[in-house]
Amino acid sequence: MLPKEYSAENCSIARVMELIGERWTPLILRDAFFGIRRFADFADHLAIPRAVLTDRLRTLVQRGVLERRRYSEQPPRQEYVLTDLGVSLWPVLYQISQWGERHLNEGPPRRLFRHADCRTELDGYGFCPACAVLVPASGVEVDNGPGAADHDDRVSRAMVMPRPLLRPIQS
Amino acid sequence: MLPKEYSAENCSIARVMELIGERWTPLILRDAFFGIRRFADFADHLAIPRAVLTDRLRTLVQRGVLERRRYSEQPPRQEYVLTDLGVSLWPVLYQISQWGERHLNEGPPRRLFRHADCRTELDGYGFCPACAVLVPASGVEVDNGPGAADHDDRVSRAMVMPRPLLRPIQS
DNA sequence: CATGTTAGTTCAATGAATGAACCGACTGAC
DNA sequence: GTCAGTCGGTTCATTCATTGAACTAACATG
Repeated sequence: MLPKEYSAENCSIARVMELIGERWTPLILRDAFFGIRRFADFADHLAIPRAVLTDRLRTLVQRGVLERRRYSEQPPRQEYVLTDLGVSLWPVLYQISQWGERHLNEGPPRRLFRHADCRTELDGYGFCPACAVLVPASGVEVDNGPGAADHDDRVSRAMVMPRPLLRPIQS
Repeated sequence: MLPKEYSAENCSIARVMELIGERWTPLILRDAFFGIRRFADFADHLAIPRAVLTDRLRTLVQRGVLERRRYSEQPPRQEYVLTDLGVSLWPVLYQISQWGERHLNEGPPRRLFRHADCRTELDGYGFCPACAVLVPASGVEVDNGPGAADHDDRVSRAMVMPRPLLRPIQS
């Protein structure tokens, strides 16, 4: 999505799409939930042009979805971490991905989402049937499903193990 | 969003964004849920360039989200109606719009969603607290909320009354 | 000293979105 | 029967965003 101005609509869908609807942005956020934090890791994993990545990260920081955080002064290195606002987007992304799994994807699921406490698989709304609670991002565990494509880059290899959302990958 | 190829990702988010992530598409779908069906009504209500509207409608039809239906032979007139696949997108759009209402919008809500059977307001997940059911698109009633901006085009005037989703507007 | 990593910037080429103008087939009002 | 208007588009020039490749600066490692 582009010229980002959806003409101040009487509609929150338009406002949300201005915020996270641009091309690549949803995938950047997905990766952020999966624990990617560094410029080079986003770039490698998404195969996104670096200029675009720079721009998207900057915009997301500016809008309060990500926080840019120095983790080393010499050399200067920064990581991009979801803010609380960013984390609150989890149900939106989950809903999108579940719709895709149900309606677009033949074959076995590529990723499984479980309630970290009890390891029960979540339903399409992020609800844990065993515990009868709606699980927030911080309580979700991701795991590669049987249909996972195997990518062979450094970042993907760091993401094959079951792990909680938001935990930084070690690459 | 654009060149539509998200490089066959190991991820359903990418696939869904290919389908409905292009600029204007979510707003076209929103309007379709609100009962808009005709080319001219979409064009007037969204203020979208007509060439883009033509393209988006065609793409959505091609991908099975909308159906193009002749409602008059002389003169030839067609309407664009959500298919079952299109209707199944309701939770996705609802989730997006609710997130926007909660996090982007100061002031009173612009639109209210109720369970048509009991007229109870739905929660952020489209759940009716009174009946304890998840309400599908066909059971949802839309109403302008106190924060509704008043647009003054023909189509907006037809949309001020409470009405069920998917019922065609009469303009 | 050479090589590699990180986090970028710059640039030319491509492709999409925009807005305005145009069009053919009709309708309804006078 | 003529005139204005509607509907569902198409066409076109301009603007704007994305892409991919090349380049950079600052450091680290061996």
